[in-house]
Amino acid sequence: MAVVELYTDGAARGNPGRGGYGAILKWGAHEKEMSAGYKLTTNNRMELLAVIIGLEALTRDGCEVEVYSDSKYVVDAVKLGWVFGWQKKGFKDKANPDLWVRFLQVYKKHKVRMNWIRGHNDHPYNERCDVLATTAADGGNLLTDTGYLALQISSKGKS
Amino acid sequence: MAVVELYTDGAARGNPGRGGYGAILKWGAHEKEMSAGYKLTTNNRMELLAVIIGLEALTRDGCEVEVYSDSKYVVDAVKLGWVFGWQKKGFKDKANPDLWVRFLQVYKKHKVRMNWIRGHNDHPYNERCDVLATTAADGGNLLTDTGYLALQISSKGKS
RNA sequence: UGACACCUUAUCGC
DNA sequence: GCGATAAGGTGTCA
Repeated sequence: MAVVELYTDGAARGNPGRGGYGAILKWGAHEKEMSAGYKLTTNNRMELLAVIIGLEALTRDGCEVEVYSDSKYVVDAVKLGWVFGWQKKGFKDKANPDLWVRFLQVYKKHKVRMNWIRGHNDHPYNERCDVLATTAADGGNLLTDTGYLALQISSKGKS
Repeated sequence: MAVVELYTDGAARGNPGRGGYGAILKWGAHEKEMSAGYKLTTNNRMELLAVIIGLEALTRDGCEVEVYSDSKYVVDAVKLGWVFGWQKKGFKDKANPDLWVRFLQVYKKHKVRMNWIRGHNDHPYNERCDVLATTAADGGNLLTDTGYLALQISSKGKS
Protein backbone atom coordinates (compact mmCIF):
# COMPACT_ATOMS: atom_id res chain seq x y z
CA MET A 1 0.00 0.00 0.00
CA ALA A 2 1.35 3.37 -1.00
CA VAL A 3 2.12 6.13 1.45
CA VAL A 4 -0.49 8.85 1.70
CA GLU A 5 0.56 12.48 2.10
CA LEU A 6 -1.58 14.96 3.99
CA TYR A 7 -0.87 18.69 3.81
CA THR A 8 -2.74 21.00 6.18
CA ASP A 9 -3.07 24.61 7.24
CA GLY A 10 -5.36 26.72 9.40
CA ALA A 11 -6.23 30.41 9.58
CA ALA A 12 -8.13 32.67 11.95
CA ARG A 13 -8.65 36.34 11.23
CA GLY A 14 -8.27 38.29 14.44
CA ASN A 15 -7.56 35.09 16.41
CA PRO A 16 -9.97 34.40 17.85
CA GLY A 17 -12.18 35.28 14.93
CA ARG A 18 -13.47 34.03 11.65
CA GLY A 19 -11.39 31.06 10.58
CA GLY A 20 -10.90 28.20 8.19
CA TYR A 21 -8.86 25.13 7.41
CA GLY A 22 -7.40 23.67 4.24
CA ALA A 23 -6.21 20.10 3.69
CA ILE A 24 -4.89 18.18 0.72
CA LEU A 25 -4.75 14.39 0.65
CA LYS A 26 -2.37 12.98 -1.93
CA TRP A 27 -2.03 9.29 -2.74
CA GLY A 28 -0.32 8.24 -5.92
CA ALA A 29 -1.53 10.51 -8.66
CA HIS A 30 -4.72 11.35 -6.82
CA GLU A 31 -5.44 14.48 -4.81
CA LYS A 32 -8.39 15.54 -2.70
CA GLU A 33 -8.81 19.06 -1.41
CA MET A 34 -10.90 19.88 1.63
CA SER A 35 -11.75 23.14 3.36
CA ALA A 36 -14.37 24.87 5.47
CA GLY A 37 -14.88 28.18 7.24
CA TYR A 38 -16.06 28.94 10.76
CA LYS A 39 -17.65 32.03 12.25
CA LEU A 40 -15.61 32.12 15.45
CA THR A 41 -12.63 29.95 16.24
CA THR A 42 -8.88 30.04 16.90
CA ASN A 43 -5.80 29.50 14.78
CA ASN A 44 -4.79 26.38 16.68
CA ARG A 45 -8.23 24.79 16.43
CA MET A 46 -8.15 25.24 12.67
CA GLU A 47 -4.61 23.86 12.41
CA LEU A 48 -5.70 20.79 14.33
CA LEU A 49 -9.04 20.39 12.60
CA ALA A 50 -7.28 20.42 9.23
CA VAL A 51 -5.35 17.32 10.23
CA ILE A 52 -8.44 15.60 11.65
CA ILE A 53 -10.52 16.22 8.54
CA GLY A 54 -7.71 14.95 6.35
CA LEU A 55 -7.30 11.76 8.31
CA GLU A 56 -11.04 11.19 8.53
CA ALA A 57 -11.23 11.34 4.76
CA LEU A 58 -9.24 8.11 4.45
CA THR A 59 -11.58 5.37 3.33
CA ARG A 60 -9.54 2.45 4.60
CA ASP A 61 -7.91 1.74 7.94
CA GLY A 62 -4.22 1.09 8.44
CA CYS A 63 -2.95 3.72 6.02
CA GLU A 64 0.61 4.93 6.21
CA VAL A 65 0.23 8.71 6.33
CA GLU A 66 2.80 11.49 6.24
CA VAL A 67 1.20 14.63 7.68
CA TYR A 68 2.76 18.02 6.95
CA SER A 69 1.80 20.99 9.12
CA ASP A 70 3.50 24.26 10.08
CA SER A 71 1.98 24.18 13.56
CA LYS A 72 4.38 23.19 16.33
CA TYR A 73 1.34 22.99 18.59
CA VAL A 74 -0.11 20.16 16.50
CA VAL A 75 3.06 18.43 15.34
CA ASP A 76 4.91 18.41 18.66
CA ALA A 77 1.82 17.40 20.60
CA VAL A 78 1.94 14.12 18.70
CA LYS A 79 5.60 13.77 17.84
CA LEU A 80 6.82 14.54 21.37
CA GLY A 81 3.96 12.62 22.95
CA TRP A 82 2.36 15.53 24.80
CA VAL A 83 -1.14 14.55 23.75
CA PHE A 84 -0.86 11.09 25.25
CA GLY A 85 0.05 12.64 28.55
CA TRP A 86 -2.89 15.02 28.30
CA GLN A 87 -5.17 12.10 27.55
CA LYS A 88 -4.06 10.28 30.70
CA LYS A 89 -4.97 13.33 32.77
CA GLY A 90 -8.28 13.81 31.03
CA PHE A 91 -7.03 16.96 29.27
CA LYS A 92 -7.19 18.82 32.57
CA ASP A 93 -6.21 22.45 31.99
CA LYS A 94 -5.39 21.66 28.36
CA ALA A 95 -7.00 23.34 25.40
CA ASN A 96 -9.26 21.91 22.75
CA PRO A 97 -10.03 18.54 24.35
CA ASP A 98 -12.94 17.96 21.98
CA LEU A 99 -10.68 18.10 18.94
CA TRP A 100 -7.85 16.14 20.51
CA VAL A 101 -10.21 13.29 21.45
CA ARG A 102 -11.49 13.27 17.90
CA PHE A 103 -7.93 13.34 16.60
CA LEU A 104 -6.80 10.40 18.72
CA GLN A 105 -9.73 8.33 17.52
CA VAL A 106 -8.74 8.63 13.89
CA TYR A 107 -5.04 8.73 14.61
CA LYS A 108 -4.99 5.25 16.09
CA LYS A 109 -6.57 3.76 12.99
CA HIS A 110 -3.51 4.51 10.87
CA LYS A 111 0.25 4.71 10.85
CA VAL A 112 0.65 8.46 11.06
CA ARG A 113 3.92 10.35 11.02
CA MET A 114 3.79 14.06 11.79
CA ASN A 115 6.17 16.40 9.96
CA TRP A 116 6.72 20.06 10.77
CA ILE A 117 7.37 22.39 7.85
CA ARG A 118 8.11 26.08 8.20
CA GLY A 119 5.27 28.37 7.11
CA HIS A 120 5.59 30.59 4.06
CA ASN A 121 8.37 28.46 2.64
CA ASP A 122 7.16 28.42 -0.98
CA HIS A 123 6.18 24.81 -0.51
CA PRO A 124 3.45 24.51 -3.15
CA TYR A 125 1.09 22.26 -1.18
CA ASN A 126 1.47 24.29 1.99
CA GLU A 127 0.74 27.44 0.06
CA ARG A 128 -2.27 25.86 -1.54
CA CYS A 129 -3.58 24.83 1.87
CA ASP A 130 -3.12 28.40 3.06
CA VAL A 131 -5.22 29.61 0.18
CA LEU A 132 -7.88 27.01 0.90
CA ALA A 133 -8.00 28.00 4.57
CA THR A 134 -8.09 31.75 4.09
CA THR A 135 -10.55 31.54 1.21
CA ALA A 136 -12.88 29.45 3.36
CA ALA A 137 -12.50 31.89 6.26
CA ASP A 138 -13.29 34.84 4.01
CA GLY A 139 -16.18 33.19 2.21
CA GLY A 140 -19.85 32.82 3.04
CA ASN A 141 -21.55 29.76 4.53
CA LEU A 142 -19.52 29.88 7.71
CA LEU A 143 -20.08 27.06 10.16
CA THR A 144 -20.31 27.34 13.93
CA ASP A 145 -17.39 25.92 15.90
CA THR A 146 -19.49 24.57 18.74
CA GLY A 147 -16.42 23.17 20.44
CA TYR A 148 -14.88 26.61 20.76
CA LEU A 149 -18.16 28.08 21.91
CA ALA A 150 -18.51 25.40 24.59
CA LEU A 151 -15.04 26.19 25.86
CA GLN A 152 -15.87 29.87 26.01
CA ILE A 153 -19.03 29.26 27.97
CA SER A 154 -17.33 26.93 30.44
CA SER A 155 -14.49 29.37 31.06
CA LYS A 156 -17.00 32.09 31.71
CA GLY A 157 -18.78 29.83 34.13
CA LYS A 158 -15.57 29.32 36.05
CA SER A 159 -14.72 32.97 36.56
CA MET B 1 0.50 82.25 23.67
CA ALA B 2 -1.16 80.93 20.56
CA VAL B 3 -1.26 77.27 19.64
CA VAL B 4 1.31 76.18 17.09
CA GLU B 5 0.39 73.65 14.40
CA LEU B 6 2.96 71.27 12.97
CA TYR B 7 2.22 69.25 9.84
CA THR B 8 4.66 66.52 8.85
CA ASP B 9 5.27 63.77 6.31
CA GLY B 10 8.06 61.40 5.32
CA ALA B 11 8.94 59.47 2.19
CA ALA B 12 11.42 56.76 1.20
CA ARG B 13 11.71 55.48 -2.36
CA GLY B 14 12.21 51.73 -2.26
CA ASN B 15 12.08 51.72 1.55
CA PRO B 16 14.79 51.49 2.56
CA GLY B 17 16.10 53.89 -0.04
CA ARG B 18 16.46 57.51 -0.89
CA GLY B 19 14.17 59.51 1.37
CA GLY B 20 13.06 62.86 2.65
CA TYR B 21 10.90 64.70 5.12
CA GLY B 22 8.62 67.70 4.91
CA ALA B 23 7.33 69.81 7.80
CA ILE B 24 5.25 72.95 8.07
CA LEU B 25 5.09 75.04 11.23
CA LYS B 26 2.10 77.33 11.43
CA TRP B 27 1.55 79.92 14.15
CA GLY B 28 -0.97 82.65 13.63
CA ALA B 29 -0.60 83.92 10.10
CA HIS B 30 3.00 82.72 9.86
CA GLU B 31 4.26 79.56 8.19
CA LYS B 32 7.67 77.97 7.94
CA GLU B 33 8.44 75.12 5.59
CA MET B 34 11.28 72.68 6.21
CA SER B 35 12.57 69.71 4.22
CA ALA B 36 15.67 67.67 3.50
CA GLY B 37 16.63 64.56 1.53
CA TYR B 38 18.73 61.56 2.55
CA LYS B 39 20.65 59.07 0.46
CA LEU B 40 19.58 55.95 2.37
CA THR B 41 16.92 55.80 5.05
CA THR B 42 13.50 54.35 5.89
CA ASN B 43 9.97 55.66 5.70
CA ASN B 44 9.52 55.59 9.45
CA ARG B 45 12.77 57.42 10.16
CA MET B 46 11.65 60.22 7.85
CA GLU B 47 8.17 60.36 9.41
CA LEU B 48 9.75 60.71 12.84
CA LEU B 49 12.49 63.10 11.77
CA ALA B 50 9.89 65.41 10.25
CA VAL B 51 8.30 65.84 13.68
CA ILE B 52 11.66 66.32 15.40
CA ILE B 53 12.81 68.98 12.95
CA GLY B 54 9.51 70.78 13.29
CA LEU B 55 9.67 70.83 17.08
CA GLU B 56 13.34 71.82 17.11
CA ALA B 57 12.48 74.83 14.98
CA LEU B 58 10.47 76.35 17.82
CA THR B 59 12.41 79.31 19.17
CA ARG B 60 10.80 79.39 22.61
CA ASP B 61 10.18 76.65 25.17
CA GLY B 62 6.78 75.75 26.56
CA CYS B 63 4.87 76.01 23.30
CA GLU B 64 1.48 74.38 22.91
CA VAL B 65 1.87 72.33 19.73
CA GLU B 66 -0.63 70.31 17.72
CA VAL B 67 1.30 67.83 15.60
CA TYR B 68 -0.42 66.24 12.59
CA SER B 69 1.11 63.09 11.08
CA ASP B 70 -0.26 60.20 9.06
CA SER B 71 2.14 57.75 10.70
CA LYS B 72 0.58 55.49 13.32
CA TYR B 73 4.10 54.46 14.21
CA VAL B 74 4.95 57.98 15.30
CA VAL B 75 1.58 59.13 16.64
CA ASP B 76 0.71 56.01 18.64
CA ALA B 77 4.22 55.71 20.04
CA VAL B 78 3.60 58.97 21.84
CA LYS B 79 -0.18 59.01 22.22
CA LEU B 80 -0.39 55.45 23.56
CA GLY B 81 2.80 55.85 25.56
CA TRP B 82 4.83 53.15 23.83
CA VAL B 83 7.91 55.33 23.61
CA PHE B 84 8.05 55.90 27.35
CA GLY B 85 8.04 52.16 27.86
CA TRP B 86 10.81 51.77 25.28
CA GLN B 87 12.81 54.44 27.03
CA LYS B 88 12.58 52.61 30.35
CA LYS B 89 14.00 49.49 28.71
CA GLY B 90 16.74 51.40 26.93
CA PHE B 91 15.05 50.88 23.56
CA LYS B 92 16.10 47.23 23.64
CA ASP B 93 15.02 45.55 20.39
CA LYS B 94 13.22 48.74 19.35
CA ALA B 95 13.91 50.63 16.18
CA ASN B 96 15.44 54.06 15.70
CA PRO B 97 16.63 54.73 19.26
CA ASP B 98 18.79 57.66 18.10
CA LEU B 99 15.81 59.53 16.74
CA TRP B 100 13.50 58.66 19.62
CA VAL B 101 16.03 59.97 22.15
CA ARG B 102 16.31 63.15 20.15
CA PHE B 103 12.53 63.38 19.94
CA LEU B 104 12.03 62.97 23.68
CA GLN B 105 14.51 65.73 24.38
CA VAL B 106 12.59 68.30 22.38
CA TYR B 107 9.19 66.80 23.21
CA LYS B 108 9.58 67.48 26.92
CA LYS B 109 10.26 71.16 26.33
CA HIS B 110 6.74 71.79 25.06
CA LYS B 111 3.10 70.86 25.44
CA VAL B 112 2.77 68.56 22.47
CA ARG B 113 -0.40 66.83 21.33
CA MET B 114 -0.06 64.21 18.60
CA ASN B 115 -2.85 63.87 16.04
CA TRP B 116 -3.17 61.13 13.46
CA ILE B 117 -4.61 62.05 10.08
CA ARG B 118 -5.24 59.56 7.29
CA GLY B 119 -2.84 59.77 4.35
CA HIS B 120 -4.04 60.94 0.94
CA ASN B 121 -6.98 62.72 2.51
CA ASP B 122 -6.80 65.88 0.43
CA HIS B 123 -5.73 67.72 3.54
CA PRO B 124 -3.87 70.68 1.99
CA TYR B 125 -1.05 70.87 4.53
CA ASN B 126 -0.52 67.13 4.55
CA GLU B 127 -0.35 67.14 0.78
CA ARG B 128 2.10 70.00 0.80
CA CYS B 129 4.29 68.10 3.26
CA ASP B 130 4.18 65.09 0.96
CA VAL B 131 5.41 67.26 -1.90
CA LEU B 132 8.17 68.70 0.26
CA ALA B 133 9.27 65.23 1.35
CA THR B 134 9.25 63.60 -2.07
CA THR B 135 10.82 66.60 -3.77
CA ALA B 136 13.63 66.53 -1.24
CA ALA B 137 14.06 62.80 -1.73
CA ASP B 138 14.23 63.19 -5.49
CA GLY B 139 16.51 66.22 -5.47
CA GLY B 140 20.26 66.61 -5.28
CA ASN B 141 22.31 67.46 -2.17
CA LEU B 142 21.23 64.33 -0.36
CA LEU B 143 22.44 63.98 3.21
CA THR B 144 23.71 60.83 4.88
CA ASP B 145 21.44 59.33 7.54
CA THR B 146 24.23 58.20 9.83
CA GLY B 147 21.74 56.86 12.36
CA TYR B 148 20.33 54.40 9.86
CA LEU B 149 23.80 53.42 8.72
CA ALA B 150 24.89 52.75 12.29
CA LEU B 151 21.87 50.50 12.81
CA GLN B 152 22.65 48.58 9.66
CA ILE B 153 26.25 48.03 10.66
CA SER B 154 25.38 46.89 14.17
CA SER B 155 22.78 44.40 12.90
CA LYS B 156 25.32 42.97 10.51
CA GLY B 157 27.80 42.68 13.35
CA LYS B 158 25.30 40.63 15.33
CA SER B 159 24.70 37.92 12.74
C1' U C 1 12.07 32.59 29.43
C1' G C 2 11.61 30.25 24.64
C1' A C 3 9.24 28.19 20.23
C1' C C 4 5.65 27.85 16.38
C1' A C 5 1.45 29.69 14.40
C1' C C 6 -2.47 33.23 13.83
C1' C C 7 -3.19 37.91 13.10
C1' U C 8 -4.48 43.62 13.71
C1' U C 9 -3.03 48.65 12.37
C1' A C 10 -0.58 52.44 9.70
C1' U C 11 2.78 54.20 6.48
C1' C C 12 6.38 53.75 2.74
C1' G C 13 6.91 52.01 -1.70
C1' C C 14 7.78 48.40 -6.40
C1' DG D 1 -0.44 41.75 -7.39
C1' DC D 2 4.05 41.98 -4.35
C1' DG D 3 7.48 43.54 -0.16
C1' DA D 4 9.68 46.74 3.74
C1' DT D 5 9.37 49.65 7.98
C1' DA D 6 7.31 49.59 12.47
C1' DA D 7 4.14 48.74 16.32
C1' DG D 8 0.41 46.03 19.05
C1' DG D 9 -2.01 41.55 20.33
C1' DT D 10 -3.91 36.19 20.91
C1' DG D 11 -3.66 30.90 20.55
C1' DT D 12 -0.89 27.19 22.62
C1' DC D 13 2.88 24.42 24.39
C1' DA D 14 7.39 23.34 27.09
